[in-house]
Amino acid sequence: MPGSLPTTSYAILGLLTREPMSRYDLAQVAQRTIAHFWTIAKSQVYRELERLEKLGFVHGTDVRQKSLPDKRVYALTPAGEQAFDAWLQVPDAERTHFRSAYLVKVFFANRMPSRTLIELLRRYRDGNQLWRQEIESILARLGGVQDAAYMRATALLGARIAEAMVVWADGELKRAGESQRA
Amino acid sequence: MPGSLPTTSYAILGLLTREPMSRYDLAQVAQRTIAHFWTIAKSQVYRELERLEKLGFVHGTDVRQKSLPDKRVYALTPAGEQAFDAWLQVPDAERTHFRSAYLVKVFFANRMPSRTLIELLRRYRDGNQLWRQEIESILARLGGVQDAAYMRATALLGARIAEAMVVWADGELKRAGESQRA
DNA sequence: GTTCCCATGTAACCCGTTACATGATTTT
DNA sequence: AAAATCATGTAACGGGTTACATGGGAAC
Repeated sequence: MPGSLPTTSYAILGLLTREPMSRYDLAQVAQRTIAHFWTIAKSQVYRELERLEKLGFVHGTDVRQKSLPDKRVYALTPAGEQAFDAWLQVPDAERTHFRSAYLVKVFFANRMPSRTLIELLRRYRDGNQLWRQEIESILARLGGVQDAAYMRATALLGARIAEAMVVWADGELKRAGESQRA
Repeated sequence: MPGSLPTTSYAILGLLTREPMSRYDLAQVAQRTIAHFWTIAKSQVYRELERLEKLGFVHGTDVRQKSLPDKRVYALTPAGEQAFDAWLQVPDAERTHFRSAYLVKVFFANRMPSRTLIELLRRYRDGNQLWRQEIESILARLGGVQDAAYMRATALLGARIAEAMVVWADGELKRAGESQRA
Protein backbone atom coordinates (compact mmCIF):
# COMPACT_ATOMS: atom_id res chain seq x y z
CA MET A 1 0.00 0.00 0.00
CA PRO A 2 1.48 3.33 -1.03
CA GLY A 3 1.99 6.04 1.51
CA SER A 4 1.20 4.00 4.52
CA LEU A 5 1.92 5.84 7.74
CA PRO A 6 2.83 4.77 11.26
CA THR A 7 0.02 4.13 13.68
CA THR A 8 0.68 7.36 15.52
CA SER A 9 -0.29 9.36 12.45
CA TYR A 10 -3.62 7.63 12.20
CA ALA A 11 -4.22 8.01 15.90
CA ILE A 12 -3.85 11.75 15.43
CA LEU A 13 -6.12 11.80 12.43
CA GLY A 14 -8.61 9.82 14.46
CA LEU A 15 -8.64 12.31 17.27
CA LEU A 16 -9.12 15.10 14.76
CA THR A 17 -12.21 13.47 13.30
CA ARG A 18 -14.08 14.74 16.32
CA GLU A 19 -13.12 18.37 16.16
CA PRO A 20 -10.28 20.65 15.14
CA MET A 21 -7.76 21.15 17.87
CA SER A 22 -4.57 22.95 18.66
CA ARG A 23 -1.49 20.80 18.84
CA TYR A 24 -1.27 21.39 22.53
CA ASP A 25 -4.83 20.26 23.05
CA LEU A 26 -4.29 17.28 20.83
CA ALA A 27 -1.43 16.13 23.01
CA GLN A 28 -3.58 16.57 26.09
CA VAL A 29 -6.51 14.71 24.63
CA ALA A 30 -4.29 11.87 23.49
CA GLN A 31 -3.02 11.65 27.02
CA ARG A 32 -6.50 11.35 28.42
CA THR A 33 -7.84 8.92 25.84
CA ILE A 34 -5.49 6.55 24.10
CA ALA A 35 -2.37 6.90 26.20
CA HIS A 36 -3.00 3.65 28.02
CA PHE A 37 -2.30 1.61 24.94
CA TRP A 38 -0.65 4.15 22.66
CA THR A 39 1.39 6.97 24.11
CA ILE A 40 2.25 9.97 21.97
CA ALA A 41 4.81 12.42 23.21
CA LYS A 42 3.98 16.08 23.03
CA SER A 43 6.70 16.90 20.59
CA GLN A 44 5.72 14.07 18.34
CA VAL A 45 2.35 15.64 17.83
CA TYR A 46 4.11 18.64 16.37
CA ARG A 47 6.22 16.62 13.98
CA GLU A 48 3.35 14.44 12.90
CA LEU A 49 1.13 17.38 12.12
CA GLU A 50 3.81 18.88 9.93
CA ARG A 51 3.98 15.70 7.94
CA LEU A 52 0.23 15.32 7.78
CA GLU A 53 -0.11 18.85 6.55
CA LYS A 54 2.42 18.25 3.80
CA LEU A 55 0.36 15.25 2.81
CA GLY A 56 -2.76 17.37 2.72
CA PHE A 57 -4.46 15.38 5.45
CA VAL A 58 -4.81 18.23 7.86
CA HIS A 59 -4.89 21.97 7.58
CA GLY A 60 -3.47 24.29 10.20
CA THR A 61 -4.39 27.86 10.92
CA ASP A 62 -2.61 30.24 13.20
CA VAL A 63 -4.78 31.65 15.90
CA ARG A 64 -3.76 34.75 17.73
CA GLN A 65 -4.65 34.96 21.39
CA LYS A 66 -4.70 37.92 23.69
CA SER A 67 -2.99 36.77 26.86
CA LEU A 68 -2.09 33.18 26.06
CA PRO A 69 0.60 32.35 23.51
CA ASP A 70 -0.58 32.16 19.94
CA LYS A 71 -1.40 28.71 18.75
CA ARG A 72 -1.96 26.73 15.60
CA VAL A 73 -5.21 24.87 15.21
CA TYR A 74 -5.45 21.85 12.96
CA ALA A 75 -8.49 20.53 11.17
CA LEU A 76 -8.93 17.34 9.22
CA THR A 77 -9.28 17.75 5.47
CA PRO A 78 -11.53 15.53 3.36
CA ALA A 79 -8.43 13.72 2.13
CA GLY A 80 -7.38 13.17 5.70
CA GLU A 81 -10.73 11.79 6.66
CA GLN A 82 -10.61 9.46 3.72
CA ALA A 83 -7.13 8.25 4.59
CA PHE A 84 -8.21 7.59 8.13
CA ASP A 85 -11.29 5.65 7.13
CA ALA A 86 -9.29 3.65 4.63
CA TRP A 87 -6.92 2.70 7.41
CA LEU A 88 -9.81 1.73 9.63
CA GLN A 89 -11.23 -0.49 6.92
CA VAL A 90 -8.22 -2.76 6.89
CA PRO A 91 -8.59 -5.32 9.67
CA ASP A 92 -4.83 -5.60 10.07
CA ALA A 93 -2.65 -3.93 12.62
CA GLU A 94 0.89 -3.88 13.89
CA ARG A 95 1.42 -6.69 16.31
CA THR A 96 1.00 -5.83 19.94
CA HIS A 97 4.31 -4.93 21.51
CA PHE A 98 4.85 -5.91 25.05
CA ARG A 99 8.11 -4.83 26.58
CA SER A 100 9.05 -5.40 30.16
CA ALA A 101 12.38 -4.66 31.77
CA TYR A 102 11.04 -6.36 34.87
CA LEU A 103 10.91 -9.62 33.03
CA VAL A 104 14.46 -9.23 31.89
CA LYS A 105 15.47 -9.10 35.51
CA VAL A 106 13.26 -12.03 36.39
CA PHE A 107 14.74 -14.00 33.55
CA PHE A 108 18.16 -13.70 35.14
CA ALA A 109 16.90 -14.09 38.68
CA ASN A 110 19.11 -17.08 39.36
CA ARG A 111 21.93 -14.61 39.90
CA MET A 112 19.78 -12.50 42.18
CA PRO A 113 19.48 -12.66 45.96
CA SER A 114 16.01 -13.97 46.70
CA ARG A 115 15.29 -10.92 48.82
CA THR A 116 15.72 -8.77 45.77
CA LEU A 117 13.52 -10.97 43.66
CA ILE A 118 10.75 -10.79 46.23
CA GLU A 119 11.03 -7.04 46.43
CA LEU A 120 10.98 -6.82 42.65
CA LEU A 121 7.88 -8.96 42.36
CA ARG A 122 6.17 -6.95 45.05
CA ARG A 123 6.76 -3.72 43.26
CA TYR A 124 5.58 -5.27 40.04
CA ARG A 125 2.41 -6.52 41.66
CA ASP A 126 1.70 -3.27 43.47
CA GLY A 127 2.37 -1.15 40.43
CA ASN A 128 0.06 -3.19 38.28
CA GLN A 129 -2.57 -3.32 40.96
CA LEU A 130 -2.52 0.44 41.08
CA TRP A 131 -2.76 0.63 37.34
CA ARG A 132 -5.65 -1.77 37.36
CA GLN A 133 -7.50 0.28 39.94
CA GLU A 134 -7.02 3.38 37.87
CA ILE A 135 -8.54 1.64 34.90
CA GLU A 136 -11.38 0.26 36.96
CA SER A 137 -12.21 3.74 38.14
CA ILE A 138 -12.19 4.95 34.57
CA LEU A 139 -14.53 2.10 33.69
CA ALA A 140 -16.81 3.02 36.55
CA ARG A 141 -16.90 6.63 35.44
CA LEU A 142 -17.64 5.54 31.90
CA GLY A 143 -20.54 3.56 33.31
CA GLY A 144 -23.41 3.36 30.92
CA VAL A 145 -22.38 6.22 28.68
CA GLN A 146 -23.62 5.24 25.28
CA ASP A 147 -20.94 6.78 23.10
CA ALA A 148 -18.13 5.35 25.13
CA ALA A 149 -18.61 1.72 24.14
CA TYR A 150 -15.26 1.34 22.45
CA MET A 151 -13.35 3.40 24.91
CA ARG A 152 -14.77 1.05 27.49
CA ALA A 153 -13.69 -1.94 25.45
CA THR A 154 -10.10 -0.78 25.31
CA ALA A 155 -10.07 0.05 29.00
CA LEU A 156 -11.46 -3.38 29.73
CA LEU A 157 -8.57 -5.07 28.03
CA GLY A 158 -6.19 -2.94 30.03
CA ALA A 159 -7.86 -4.10 33.21
CA ARG A 160 -7.68 -7.72 32.13
CA ILE A 161 -4.01 -7.51 31.36
CA ALA A 162 -3.21 -5.70 34.57
CA GLU A 163 -5.09 -8.36 36.44
CA ALA A 164 -3.16 -11.13 34.71
CA MET A 165 0.08 -9.50 35.74
CA VAL A 166 -1.05 -9.16 39.34
CA VAL A 167 -2.12 -12.79 39.50
CA TRP A 168 1.15 -13.88 38.00
CA ALA A 169 3.22 -11.81 40.40
CA ASP A 170 1.28 -13.18 43.34
CA GLY A 171 1.92 -16.70 42.17
CA GLU A 172 5.61 -16.08 41.75
CA LEU A 173 5.77 -14.38 45.12
CA LYS A 174 4.27 -17.42 46.76
CA ARG A 175 6.74 -19.66 44.99
CA ALA A 176 9.68 -17.42 45.88
CA GLY A 177 8.62 -17.35 49.51
CA GLU A 178 8.43 -21.13 49.64
CA SER A 179 11.77 -21.72 48.01
CA GLN A 180 13.34 -19.21 50.34
CA ARG A 181 12.10 -21.07 53.38
CA ALA A 182 13.36 -24.34 51.96
CA MET B 1 23.57 6.24 39.55
CA PRO B 2 26.50 7.04 37.28
CA GLY B 3 26.84 5.29 33.96
CA SER B 4 23.50 3.63 33.97
CA LEU B 5 22.72 1.89 30.70
CA PRO B 6 19.52 1.00 28.89
CA THR B 7 17.95 -2.35 29.63
CA THR B 8 19.11 -3.79 26.35
CA SER B 9 22.72 -3.46 27.41
CA TYR B 10 22.12 -5.43 30.56
CA ALA B 11 20.15 -8.03 28.69
CA ILE B 12 23.19 -8.60 26.52
CA LEU B 13 25.52 -8.74 29.49
CA GLY B 14 23.13 -11.22 31.05
CA LEU B 15 23.21 -13.51 28.07
CA LEU B 16 26.99 -13.34 28.07
CA THR B 17 27.19 -14.48 31.68
CA ARG B 18 26.51 -17.98 30.41
CA GLU B 19 29.19 -18.20 27.78
CA PRO B 20 31.09 -16.11 25.27
CA MET B 21 29.31 -15.76 21.98
CA SER B 22 29.64 -14.23 18.59
CA ARG B 23 27.41 -11.27 17.88
CA TYR B 24 25.45 -13.27 15.41
CA ASP B 25 24.84 -16.02 17.94
CA LEU B 26 23.95 -13.50 20.58
CA ALA B 27 21.23 -12.10 18.38
CA GLN B 28 19.93 -15.60 17.73
CA VAL B 29 19.94 -16.57 21.37
CA ALA B 30 18.20 -13.35 22.34
CA GLN B 31 15.56 -14.22 19.81
CA ARG B 32 15.01 -17.64 21.33
CA THR B 33 15.06 -16.57 24.95
CA ILE B 34 14.02 -13.05 25.88
CA ALA B 35 12.43 -11.86 22.68
CA HIS B 36 8.93 -12.43 23.99
CA PHE B 37 9.25 -9.60 26.44
CA TRP B 38 12.34 -7.78 25.19
CA THR B 39 13.21 -7.81 21.52
CA ILE B 40 16.67 -6.84 20.40
CA ALA B 41 17.31 -6.21 16.74
CA LYS B 42 20.31 -7.84 15.17
CA SER B 43 22.04 -4.61 14.37
CA GLN B 44 21.52 -3.35 17.87
CA VAL B 45 23.58 -6.18 19.23
CA TYR B 46 26.47 -4.88 17.20
CA ARG B 47 26.15 -1.33 18.41
CA GLU B 48 25.67 -2.36 22.01
CA LEU B 49 28.72 -4.54 22.03
CA GLU B 50 30.81 -1.68 20.73
CA ARG B 51 29.66 0.47 23.58
CA LEU B 52 30.11 -2.28 26.13
CA GLU B 53 33.60 -2.93 24.91
CA LYS B 54 34.50 0.75 25.24
CA LEU B 55 33.21 0.57 28.79
CA GLY B 56 35.36 -2.46 29.45
CA PHE B 57 32.38 -4.69 30.16
CA VAL B 58 33.05 -7.13 27.36
CA HIS B 59 36.05 -8.15 25.37
CA GLY B 60 35.89 -9.15 21.72
CA THR B 61 38.26 -11.34 19.77
CA ASP B 62 38.29 -11.89 16.05
CA VAL B 63 37.94 -15.49 15.05
CA ARG B 64 38.92 -16.63 11.61
CA GLN B 65 36.85 -19.36 10.02
CA LYS B 66 37.56 -21.54 7.06
CA SER B 67 34.41 -21.57 4.99
CA LEU B 68 32.10 -19.35 7.00
CA PRO B 69 32.71 -15.60 7.27
CA ASP B 70 35.05 -14.54 10.04
CA LYS B 71 33.38 -13.51 13.22
CA ARG B 72 34.02 -11.65 16.43
CA VAL B 73 33.38 -13.42 19.70
CA TYR B 74 32.62 -11.49 22.86
CA ALA B 75 33.25 -12.51 26.43
CA LEU B 76 32.17 -10.84 29.63
CA THR B 77 34.94 -9.18 31.64
CA PRO B 78 34.98 -9.15 35.45
CA ALA B 79 33.91 -5.49 35.31
CA GLY B 80 31.02 -6.47 33.07
CA GLU B 81 29.92 -9.21 35.38
CA GLN B 82 30.04 -6.81 38.26
CA ALA B 83 28.01 -4.21 36.42
CA PHE B 84 25.42 -6.78 35.53
CA ASP B 85 25.09 -8.07 39.07
CA ALA B 86 24.86 -4.54 40.40
CA TRP B 87 22.00 -3.92 38.02
CA LEU B 88 20.30 -7.11 39.13
CA GLN B 89 20.56 -6.07 42.76
CA VAL B 90 18.37 -3.03 42.29
CA PRO B 91 14.73 -4.08 42.47
CA ASP B 92 13.65 -1.27 40.15
CA ALA B 93 12.91 -1.44 36.47
CA GLU B 94 11.60 0.65 33.62
CA ARG B 95 7.86 0.64 33.60
CA THR B 96 6.29 -2.04 31.45
CA HIS B 97 5.32 -0.69 28.09
CA PHE B 98 2.27 -2.03 26.44
CA ARG B 99 1.56 -0.76 22.97
CA SER B 100 -1.20 -1.97 20.74
CA ALA B 101 -2.15 -0.66 17.34
CA TYR B 102 -5.13 -2.98 17.46
CA LEU B 103 -6.54 -1.03 20.32
CA VAL B 104 -6.12 2.20 18.44
CA LYS B 105 -8.38 0.80 15.78
CA VAL B 106 -10.84 -0.52 18.30
CA PHE B 107 -10.91 2.84 19.98
CA PHE B 108 -12.18 4.40 16.79
CA ALA B 109 -14.43 1.50 15.88
CA ASN B 110 -17.52 3.66 15.79
CA ARG B 111 -16.39 4.76 12.34
CA MET B 112 -15.79 1.19 11.30
CA PRO B 113 -18.19 -1.17 9.53
CA SER B 114 -19.10 -3.84 12.06
CA ARG B 115 -17.92 -6.49 9.65
CA THR B 116 -14.45 -5.07 9.82
CA LEU B 117 -14.50 -4.86 13.57
CA ILE B 118 -15.50 -8.48 13.81
CA GLU B 119 -12.76 -9.51 11.44
CA LEU B 120 -10.27 -7.46 13.38
CA LEU B 121 -11.26 -9.03 16.67
CA ARG B 122 -11.10 -12.48 15.14
CA ARG B 123 -7.60 -11.99 13.94
CA TYR B 124 -6.63 -10.59 17.27
CA ARG B 125 -8.10 -13.56 19.06
CA ASP B 126 -6.60 -16.10 16.69
CA GLY B 127 -3.21 -14.47 16.69
CA ASN B 128 -3.06 -14.40 20.44
CA GLN B 129 -4.38 -17.91 20.72
CA LEU B 130 -1.61 -19.08 18.49
CA TRP B 131 0.91 -17.17 20.49
CA ARG B 132 -0.44 -18.67 23.65
CA GLN B 133 -0.17 -22.16 22.28
CA GLU B 134 3.40 -21.54 21.30
CA ILE B 135 4.20 -20.46 24.80
CA GLU B 136 2.37 -23.41 26.26
CA SER B 137 4.43 -25.74 24.16
CA ILE B 138 7.58 -24.02 25.33
CA LEU B 139 6.38 -24.45 28.89
CA ALA B 140 5.70 -28.11 28.26
CA ARG B 141 9.14 -28.60 26.82
CA LEU B 142 10.65 -26.80 29.78
CA GLY B 143 8.77 -29.23 31.96
CA GLY B 144 10.62 -30.02 35.12
CA VAL B 145 14.00 -28.76 34.01
CA GLN B 146 15.57 -27.45 37.16
CA ASP B 147 17.62 -24.62 35.76
CA ALA B 148 14.78 -23.23 33.75
CA ALA B 149 12.69 -22.01 36.67
CA TYR B 150 12.85 -18.36 35.78
CA MET B 151 12.59 -18.85 32.09
CA ARG B 152 9.43 -20.75 32.90
CA ALA B 153 8.22 -17.90 35.07
CA THR B 154 8.56 -15.37 32.30
CA ALA B 155 6.92 -17.69 29.81
CA LEU B 156 4.08 -18.21 32.22
CA LEU B 157 3.33 -14.52 32.31
CA GLY B 158 3.30 -14.47 28.56
CA ALA B 159 0.75 -17.24 28.55
CA ARG B 160 -1.38 -15.43 31.11
CA ILE B 161 -1.37 -12.24 29.11
CA ALA B 162 -2.13 -14.00 25.86
CA GLU B 163 -5.01 -15.72 27.56
CA ALA B 164 -6.36 -12.45 28.87
CA MET B 165 -6.32 -11.04 25.36
CA VAL B 166 -8.10 -14.06 23.95
CA VAL B 167 -10.78 -13.89 26.60
CA TRP B 168 -11.23 -10.20 25.99
CA ALA B 169 -11.48 -10.62 22.23
CA ASP B 170 -14.03 -13.37 22.64
CA GLY B 171 -16.12 -11.18 24.87
CA GLU B 172 -15.99 -8.30 22.44
CA LEU B 173 -16.81 -10.61 19.56
CA LYS B 174 -19.89 -11.78 21.34
CA ARG B 175 -20.92 -8.23 22.00
CA ALA B 176 -20.24 -7.15 18.44
CA GLY B 177 -22.26 -10.07 17.10
CA GLU B 178 -25.20 -9.15 19.27
CA SER B 179 -25.24 -5.50 18.42
CA GLN B 180 -24.98 -6.39 14.76
CA ARG B 181 -28.08 -8.52 14.93
CA ALA B 182 -29.94 -5.76 16.77
C1' DG C 1 22.70 -25.95 -11.61
C1' DT C 2 19.84 -22.38 -10.22
C1' DT C 3 17.53 -20.88 -6.20
C1' DC C 4 17.06 -20.32 -1.72
C1' DC C 5 18.80 -19.94 3.04
C1' DC C 6 22.62 -19.33 6.46
C1' DA C 7 26.21 -16.80 8.76
C1' DT C 8 28.14 -12.67 9.17
C1' DG C 9 28.16 -7.84 9.07
C1' DT C 10 27.05 -2.34 7.87
C1' DA C 11 24.32 1.78 7.10
C1' DA C 12 20.55 4.79 7.30
C1' DC C 13 16.24 6.28 8.68
C1' DC C 14 12.71 7.43 11.87
C1' DC C 15 10.19 7.23 15.92
C1' DG C 16 10.04 8.31 20.76
C1' DT C 17 11.67 10.63 24.70
C1' DT C 18 13.78 14.18 27.36
C1' DA C 19 15.41 18.58 27.97
C1' DC C 20 15.03 23.38 26.97
C1' DA C 21 12.48 27.99 26.40
C1' DT C 22 9.00 31.63 27.67
C1' DG C 23 5.44 34.72 29.06
C1' DA C 24 1.06 34.78 31.64
C1' DT C 25 -1.86 33.19 35.20
C1' DT C 26 -2.75 31.13 39.49
C1' DT C 27 -1.15 29.71 43.98
C1' DT C 28 1.18 30.29 48.38
C1' DA D 1 6.33 39.00 45.89
C1' DA D 2 8.11 34.51 44.94
C1' DA D 3 7.04 30.05 43.30
C1' DA D 4 4.62 26.82 40.82
C1' DT D 5 1.75 25.68 36.89
C1' DC D 6 -0.25 26.42 32.41
C1' DA D 7 -0.24 27.00 27.51
C1' DT D 8 2.41 27.01 23.88
C1' DG D 9 6.33 25.60 21.37
C1' DT D 10 11.59 23.87 19.71
C1' DA D 11 15.81 21.11 19.70
C1' DA D 12 18.64 17.30 20.21
C1' DC D 13 19.85 12.70 21.47
C1' DG D 14 19.49 7.84 21.23
C1' DG D 15 17.28 3.51 20.71
C1' DG D 16 14.87 0.39 17.47
C1' DT D 17 13.82 -1.17 12.99
C1' DT D 18 14.51 -1.98 8.22
C1' DA D 19 17.13 -2.27 4.31
C1' DC D 20 21.45 -3.41 2.18
C1' DA D 21 25.65 -6.42 1.24
C1' DT D 22 28.02 -10.96 0.44
C1' DG D 23 29.98 -15.51 -0.12
C1' DG D 24 29.35 -20.29 0.77
C1' DG D 25 26.26 -24.42 1.65
C1' DA D 26 21.93 -26.78 1.18
C1' DA D 27 17.96 -27.86 -1.22
C1' DC D 28 15.25 -28.87 -5.18
